Amino acid sequence: MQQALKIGEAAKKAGLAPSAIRYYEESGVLPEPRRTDSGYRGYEEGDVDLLRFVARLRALEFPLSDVREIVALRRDGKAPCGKVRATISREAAAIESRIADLQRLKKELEKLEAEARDLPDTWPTACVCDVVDPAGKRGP
Amino acid sequence: MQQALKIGEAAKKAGLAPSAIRYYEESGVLPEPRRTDSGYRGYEEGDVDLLRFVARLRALEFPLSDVREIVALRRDGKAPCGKVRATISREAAAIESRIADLQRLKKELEKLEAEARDLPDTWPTACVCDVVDPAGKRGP
DNA sequence: TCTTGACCTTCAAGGAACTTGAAGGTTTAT
DNA sequence: ATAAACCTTCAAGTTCCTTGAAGGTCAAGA
Repeated sequence: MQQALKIGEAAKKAGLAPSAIRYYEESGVLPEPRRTDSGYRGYEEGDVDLLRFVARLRALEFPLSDVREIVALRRDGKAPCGKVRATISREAAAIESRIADLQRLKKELEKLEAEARDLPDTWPTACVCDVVDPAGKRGP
Repeated sequence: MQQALKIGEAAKKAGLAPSAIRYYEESGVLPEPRRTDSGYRGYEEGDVDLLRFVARLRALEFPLSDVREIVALRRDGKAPCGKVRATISREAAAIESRIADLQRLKKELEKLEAEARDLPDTWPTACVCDVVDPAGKRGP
């Protein structure tokens, strides 16, 4: 067992931060790895594969709670396929509506940006801020 | 001063939760409002305008730190126009790149969804999960 | 009048997914 | 031998609130 990597090396290979790996371990997503005599975590190839798997799920923005379940199924030798499929569609739908939200937002901001270009900064009579707050009656 | 609204009414008018208003106050975004003899917060029309202004900025997803600065400028009688403009463009850019991220993600998820439909759930030989983890070598 | 219910108050904790920092041990390279 | 670069744990911070506990207040109904 001489090819065990330290957390930093494993993290680099998996594309995660060491602190994230520790966090996943602490929060029950990842099993506890072996330790060296001096207490350092040691990761073998298979462990690194699992780290990569988790990194990929997180890159797909699967919530950690789902990742935890999926990893547990995998560890128990059960096929996480159903869970993975369900999460994929749920996440896809969530992302779609999030995109729609953001596009609405962006349109609004662009409109504001354009309007702001035409407005003087004379305060408090008229001001860019009126663009954000068209109904607001302010006054010193 | 008989038209002072209680927090719940003001919140409804501004489209905020009472707890959010208290939080904004506590974190220095909003000034402390008057109180009734019994300690209830009282909001007048102008206060509600400010609440609406803040609600609007938050709906545009301006970070609270920016909202705090903008509100402070406004309170000091200074034109927050520059700050508002800067934040608008910064946020617009951030949202744009976030949208791009999400669209990439969505495409990936849709691809996975499609591939998953064609894959059996035979585990551990072949499985939907291979779709998520094409390189992972698992084994019981 | 009493009481119920809907408000209001404060303060503390929780949630998501980590990161950062402190205080200290280990290993590696020079 | 000593310093740089790791590693360890544990606690707290981040962001933006929400939820809950414990209790005060107020308007209306029986």
